[in-house]
Amino acid sequence: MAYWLFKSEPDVFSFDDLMKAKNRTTFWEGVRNYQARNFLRDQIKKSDGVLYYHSNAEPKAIIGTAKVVREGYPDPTQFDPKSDYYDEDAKRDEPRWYGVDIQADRAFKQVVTLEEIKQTGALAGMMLVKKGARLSVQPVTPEQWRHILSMGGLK
DNA sequence: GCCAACGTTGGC
DNA sequence: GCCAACGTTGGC
Repeated sequence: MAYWLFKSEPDVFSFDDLMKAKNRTTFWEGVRNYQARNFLRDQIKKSDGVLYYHSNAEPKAIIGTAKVVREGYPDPTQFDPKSDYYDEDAKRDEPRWYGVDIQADRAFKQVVTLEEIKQTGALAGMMLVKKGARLSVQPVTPEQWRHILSMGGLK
């Protein structure tokens, strides 16, 4: 059981959108970064916990949690010429990009903002607050997970 | 809207 | 294999 933080721009797909999705579940599509791809393909396992972070938003914050309900499989949008995520170099017998299915779990009672995270010494190690850490899928330690959930009003 | 930081591409 | 140029991310 491991923990992760997924970034999403709420204008594109918000936590609320996930809550409203069928079975509160969606395929996490469109990741086009190799390091993030490796996590999605190789390391993220069913029932792992996900912190759902809104980037490019006001407030920039972790909004709630989700859990992984299906492990990595090829992202179909890489093969779809109509998709924004189309990758003409991806081959069906050798997919380049992967995603997982996540299901919304719990909305925080109060959101945990980037500002608050920066001010919390115990969270200084989070990749999110490291300079230049743009990775949209990042690992979170169990200690960080517990701390964030507590700040969000969940035990 | 700006721009720093980072990742990728491609010429050499 | 180096690295300049370019594109993207995402906070501000």
